[in-house]
Amino acid sequence: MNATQHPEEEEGRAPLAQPVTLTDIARAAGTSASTASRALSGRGYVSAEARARLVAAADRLGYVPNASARTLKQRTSRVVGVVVSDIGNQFYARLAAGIEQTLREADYQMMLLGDNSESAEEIAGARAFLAMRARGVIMTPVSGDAASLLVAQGVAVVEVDRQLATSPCDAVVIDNERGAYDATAHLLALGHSKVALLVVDTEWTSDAGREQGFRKAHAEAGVELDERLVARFPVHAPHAKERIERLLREDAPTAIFASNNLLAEQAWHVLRRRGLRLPDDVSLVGFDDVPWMEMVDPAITVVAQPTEELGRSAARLLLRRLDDPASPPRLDCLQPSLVIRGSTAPPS
Amino acid sequence: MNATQHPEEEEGRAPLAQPVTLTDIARAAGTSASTASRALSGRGYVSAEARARLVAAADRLGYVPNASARTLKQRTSRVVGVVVSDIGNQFYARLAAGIEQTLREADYQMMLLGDNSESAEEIAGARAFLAMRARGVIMTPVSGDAASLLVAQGVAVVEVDRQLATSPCDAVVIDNERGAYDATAHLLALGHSKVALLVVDTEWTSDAGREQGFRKAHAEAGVELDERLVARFPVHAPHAKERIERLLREDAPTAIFASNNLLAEQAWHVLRRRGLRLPDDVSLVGFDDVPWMEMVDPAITVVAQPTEELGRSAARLLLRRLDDPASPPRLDCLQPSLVIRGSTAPPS
DNA sequence: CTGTTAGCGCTTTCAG
DNA sequence: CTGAAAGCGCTAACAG
Repeated sequence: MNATQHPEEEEGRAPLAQPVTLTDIARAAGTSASTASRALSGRGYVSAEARARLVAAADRLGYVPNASARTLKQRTSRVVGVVVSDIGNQFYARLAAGIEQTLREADYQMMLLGDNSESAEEIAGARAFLAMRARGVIMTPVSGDAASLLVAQGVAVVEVDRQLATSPCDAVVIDNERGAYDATAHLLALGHSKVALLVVDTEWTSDAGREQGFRKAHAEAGVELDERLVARFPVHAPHAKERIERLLREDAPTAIFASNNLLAEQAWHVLRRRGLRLPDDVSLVGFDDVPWMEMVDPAITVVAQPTEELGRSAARLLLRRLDDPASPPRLDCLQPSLVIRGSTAPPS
Repeated sequence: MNATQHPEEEEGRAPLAQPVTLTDIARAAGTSASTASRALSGRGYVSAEARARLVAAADRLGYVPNASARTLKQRTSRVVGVVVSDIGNQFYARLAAGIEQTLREADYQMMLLGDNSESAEEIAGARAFLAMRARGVIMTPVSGDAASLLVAQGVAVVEVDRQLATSPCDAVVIDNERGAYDATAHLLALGHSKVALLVVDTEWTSDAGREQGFRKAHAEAGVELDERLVARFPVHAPHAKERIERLLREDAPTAIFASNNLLAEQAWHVLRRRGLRLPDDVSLVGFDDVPWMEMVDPAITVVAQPTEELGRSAARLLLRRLDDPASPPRLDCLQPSLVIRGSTAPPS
C-alpha cells in the first residue's frame, strides 16, 4: 500500500506497479473519494474548481477507472456481448462490424466471441458474458439454449440472422424464404427443371426458410422436385466437395442454388475442377453476396443481403430494449435482393 | 436483498431478478462463503463431501461467478484484449481466429476490438482493456502510443504484423522485405522494367519493409526505379481507384505490385474496367493471399503469408510473457512465400 | 456543494 | 479442514 511512501506531488511518470485509484487522485486534489467520483463520472454536484483540480490530477496521474469495481458496485456494465458462428466468414465479420458501429455510437463496448457453430462454445460464451455482467448480448444462435440461459438471468438478448430462442427475445432476420424463392423462380423461369439445392443441415430458421422458398418456387411453377436434388450438409462440412461432385455426377442438375457463401464457393470450385462451364453446362446462384462473386468470370448471380444493416438493426433493437425492458419482443425482417449476373442462363 | 424472503430450499427455476451469489450457494449447502469459494475455485482444502454438496448446490441454482468481484479482488482477470485494424478484412479476421484458438486452449478469454486504423480508437481500446484489467493485449498497432500506455501500466503487450512500439514489447511479424523482394525479383526476372508499387502511406514497418524489398530487388537487378511508379495511399483510401487509374494512364507500368490484399483488389478492378488484360497487358502481384485471388481468371500471383500462424504465434508469445514477465522482449519473424500463378508473364 | 458511511461479491490471511 | 474478518475500488444514499 502506498501509505508507506509519501504520497504527495509525485511525478506521474514512474512505471506504476499499482494502478492509480480514485482515492489517489482524490488525495492529490485534496478532496474526498466521493467528490472525485462525482467529478470524474459527471453525475452529482461538484464545484467547478474542485472538478478542475480533480480532472487535472486524474490525467496527470494517468487515472483509468477500474471497470470491475464500477461494475461490481452498479451491478451492470457497459459491455454488450456478441457471439457469431465464425469470425473468419465475411458474412459474420461484416455483421459484427455493423453491430460495433452502432454500439460504439451509443457508448457501449462490444465484446466479440466466435463459437464455431458449437453449442457448447456458445453456452460457454453466454456464461462468460453473464459473469462479466454484460448489459445485453447479440448472437447468431446455434441452439437456443444460450439465449434461454441469458434471458432467465435477465440479460437482454437479440438474435440476428436466425431465430431459435424459446424464451421471448428480439430478433432481426432476412426474409430468407423470399430470397430463396426469387432465386429459384429465376432459375425455373429460365427453363431449368432440375435445380439442386445446397443447404446446411440444421434447425436454423435461416436454412429452413431458404429451403422453403426453394420448394415454394417449385410448387408455384408446377415443377416437380426430385428429392435427391436437395443436398444437406453438416455445419462443418469437410467433405462438401465430394458430396457436391457426387450430386453432379449422379443427378445431373442443370442448375444449383447454393444457400450460403461457403457452399457457393465450394460448388464453384467443384464445377471448375470438373471442367463444367458456367452458365453453359450448369447455372449457379448463391445466397449472400461476397466480393469474389462479382470478380469471377462469369460473375455469380446471387441473393444479396444487407449484411451490415442487419448488424446495425440488431444493435438498435438491443439499445431500444435496454431503454424499455418491458416492451414486447420485436422481430425485424430485412429484404434481400436478387442480383442477376452471368452465372445463370437457360439450360442448353 | 433476499434476507426478506425465506432463503431455504427454493427451486432454482424462478426467473431470478438477482443473480445467485456465492453466499447463496454457501447457505444452501450449509457452509461459509470461504469454504464455498475454496470448493468452487478449486484451490485450498475442502472435504470431499463439502465440495460435493457445494458443487451440487452451485449447479442446481445455476451459479455464475461474478467476474467483476473476482477481478477486483485478485486485481487481474483472464481476459486478453485483441485490437486489429479492420475486422472486416479477411487478413485481420483470420489473424484473430488464430489468436483466439491458442488463447482458448490456455483458458483465456479473447476480447476483440476493431480500431479502423484510427489511433484515437486504438487508445480508447487500450484504455478499455486497462479498465477491465486485461492480463495482456495483442494488437496490430497503428501508432505505438497505445502500446506505451499499456506497458507503462504493466500490462503485457505483443504487436502482430507490424512493430511500432517504443516501449519494449514482444512482436511477431512477417518478413515483409523478403516477400516483397521475391515478388519484385520475379517480375524483374520476367523482363519488366516499369514495375509500379502500390503501398499504404504509413509509418508501419509492414509497408516500409515491403517498399524496401521492392527497392532492393530493383537495385540488385540493376533496374533503375522511376519514383513516379511508387504510389502511396492513405490508410482509408477512398479514391484509390482513381489514383491507380491515373498511374496506369500517365506512367504506363507493365507490372504492378500491390502490397496488400485491398490494394490488389482495387487494382484488379481498375485493370478490368480499363479493359487491360492480365497478364498480357499488365502483370499483377499481390501480397497476402485471399480466396478470390485463386478464383479469378487468370489467378493472381501473390506473396502468401501464414496468417493464422501469425495469430497463434502472437498468442504463444503473450502466454510465454505472462509466464515469465522478466524475459527479454522477443521478435518472431515468419516467412512468406511467393505463389506464382497466371497474372504474371513477360511484358509484351 | 461535500464528506461519511456502507457495501457490491469474491478471495484470502489467520485462527481455530 | 473450516469460519470470521478484512478489503479490492468504486458509487450511492444521507447528512451536513
